[in-house]
This record gives sequence, structure tokens and C-alpha cells, in this order.
Amino acid sequence: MDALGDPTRRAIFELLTREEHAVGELATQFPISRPAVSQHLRVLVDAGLLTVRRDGARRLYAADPAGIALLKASVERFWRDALVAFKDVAEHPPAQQSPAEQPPEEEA
Amino acid sequence: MDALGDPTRRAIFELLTREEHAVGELATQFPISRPAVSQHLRVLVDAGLLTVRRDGARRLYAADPAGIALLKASVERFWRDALVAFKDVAEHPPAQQSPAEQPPEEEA
DNA sequence: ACTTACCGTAAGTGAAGACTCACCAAGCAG
DNA sequence: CTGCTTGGTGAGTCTTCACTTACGGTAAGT
Repeated sequence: MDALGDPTRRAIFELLTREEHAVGELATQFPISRPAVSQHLRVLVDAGLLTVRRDGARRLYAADPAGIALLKASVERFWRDALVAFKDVAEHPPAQQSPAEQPPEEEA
Repeated sequence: MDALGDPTRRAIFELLTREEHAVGELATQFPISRPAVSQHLRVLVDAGLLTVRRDGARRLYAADPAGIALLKASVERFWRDALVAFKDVAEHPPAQQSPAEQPPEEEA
């Protein structure tokens, strides 16, 4: 989850969830150099969020379903553990219909 | 969402979702100084995740339901936008992988 | 009023990391 | 083989940020 902390890395990852891309392709779509893209990819691969496939001299990167599943699990664990007291509130956003906002009581 | 990037800040936030705390109380429960806690709280308040309440000379901080709802909305938006192609996979955990599970480790 | 407790802010330090350029390895075409 | 393309790695720079100490400002107790 720390791997998605960087905005550029999130954008790269998002692109790769749609279709696989080579490093050079990614580098042209971002205002950073190719080595920088490579380093971001390395982080994402180490985090288990990407898979690499070799196509001649090129490397095709794509999102890894397994890593994504783990990511979702960890996000939901955080949601369950950290936000127990706000589960109801988080379920129906107050900006939407029927804002039954009821701040839970906390005792000192 | 960037406000929860720091582990210490996540821990502080998690504590405040359970019950409100004064700055000094928080400082005793973490291996950092009181000003450091104050700075973390500032970030969380600026992010709209915390509310402040004055009690004499003390400041009681607590999680903000509205901010939490927005956070959850943004997380779910990311999930929907970025991971469309993996919705099914993310729904059920990766017990085992497809036959395409073969580590291409031919690098020298 | 003085004293003590609680807290925010300013200034400075140190580590983490995102980025660049330069170099080198691997694959394909001639 | 040479030449071109693709891409990973190392070294170095620079920015960001979490942290500290020092200080100022407000509230409650005496």
C-alpha cells in the first residue's frame, strides 16, 4: 500500500490496470525520464502489484490480479479495524441522500 | 488520503477514531515529542479528518465523521476507476492463480 | 499577581526518496 | 560483425518531511 503513496506511481499503476505497456511507452506519457519510470515500476513489482512479460528487447508491464486482491484486502482491513466507530457514517455519506449523521459517543 | 501516508499519523488517527484525546495524552503514547504530535494533528485537521474542541487549556481532538465519509468515497472512487478490469478478481481472494502462473526468471 | 500546565509555532537538522545523467547489458535488423 | 533500439542500474543532486529544541501565548490554580 505504501507503493501507491506516490501520485506518479498511482498514475502509472492505473494505466497498467487497463492494458499492458512497455517502459518507453509509459515514459512518453509522463513528464519524467525513462529511468524514473523504471524505478517506479521496480517499486510496484516489489510490492507485488505488477507482472513483467518479456517481448524481445521490450518489457511489458501489467497489473497483477493477485497483488490487487491483497491490496483490496488490506484496505478493507484498515477500514474495518480503524473505523469501527464510524462504519455507519462511512456507509452513507452525508453529502448524499438522507444524511442520518449521528456522531458516535466517546467516553473520557 | 495523503494525510494517512505516515504510519505514526495513521496510528494517531486510529486512536482518535475510538475516543477523543488531548495532545499531551497522545504524546505519552508515542515515542515522539509533543510538538511532533501537534504537527501530525495539524496535517490531519487540514485534511478534514479531525475536529478540535477546546476544554480549558486543553485541546481535545477527535475523528471527523464527515471527513471519514469523504475519505471512504475517494477510496471507493479510486477502486472503481483504477481497478475496473479487476473487479471480479478483487472480489474473491486469490486462493490459487490461473495456469499462467510461471515465474519467468531467465534473467542473467 | 505569580506559577504551573497545556499547546501551537518557528527554526534547524537528518533521513528518505524522486529525479537526472551516464553507463552497460540484451535483443533485433542490416 | 556493426548499428540501433529497449531498458535496468549506479552515482549524485535536490526536494520533501518527520523530528527536535526553544520560545510565546493562553487558561486554571494558588
